[in-house]
Amino acid sequence: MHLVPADRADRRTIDGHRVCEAIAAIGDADRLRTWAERFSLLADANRLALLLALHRTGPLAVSDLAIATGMNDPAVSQALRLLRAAGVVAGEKEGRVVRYRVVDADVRGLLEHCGD
Amino acid sequence: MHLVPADRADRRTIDGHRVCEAIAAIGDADRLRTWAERFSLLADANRLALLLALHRTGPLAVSDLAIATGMNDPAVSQALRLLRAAGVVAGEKEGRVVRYRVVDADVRGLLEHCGD
DNA sequence: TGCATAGCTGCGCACCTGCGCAGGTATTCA
DNA sequence: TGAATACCTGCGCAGGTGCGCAGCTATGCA
Repeated sequence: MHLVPADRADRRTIDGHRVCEAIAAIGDADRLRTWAERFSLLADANRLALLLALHRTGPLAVSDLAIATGMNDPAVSQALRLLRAAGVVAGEKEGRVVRYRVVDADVRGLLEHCGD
Repeated sequence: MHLVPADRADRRTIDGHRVCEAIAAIGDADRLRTWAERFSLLADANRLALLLALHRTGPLAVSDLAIATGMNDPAVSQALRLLRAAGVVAGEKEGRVVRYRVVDADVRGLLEHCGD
């Protein structure tokens, strides 16, 4: 395997073959960025609280989320907008109430994972 | 269940009981922050690349990691310092080479999770 | 001993992020 | 129609983050 890109092929390696293994292990850069972005969505305690609440108790209204988390409404709204733009949550409008839920399967997996 | 803290007990709720369920679902604030910090360590593409390389190919030297990821040495070193301070990786010195590996079980679980 | 190499550190800059505040829109109800 | 409610948005600030650069320490080898 010769996976080292041309622009760094001249650098000295410690374990040459393991470098190639490492490059293969890292894989596609796009997939990498996608996962990093996913993790960054869970990397804030407030957003994580919102997601856990939605994941474990089902659809919830914005102001109820605000009370449950101790945030105030605009902060909740902005966090949900971010999560919605990323395709992690979706909101359904019923009258003047919007109930959100988690729709991304990967994120749900991560939320399960941090349960124990 | 009356889990709503006193400082927000006067606010109007949409679904009162679900707010209590949500508070229970969120759980302990410390555990929440711990997980958020864990996620934030994986929330950078470079750090994630380092961790995936270490996780999947075993112990690797700093300069090999730099070549594999395309970062330069100080950046790798700083990222590893951060991860080491968080107890995620550990380094073993052999002569003038330091080989790092992933030692945190939770993070390893997350790295497995983002394999597919 | 002298030199090259592996790795670490401090500093500074550009960039991003979360959130509070003030104000706007849409829906409900008297 | 007017008031109250649920939610959303734009703006600005404070704080954090990643990384390049220059320079340092420690190890190995001729």
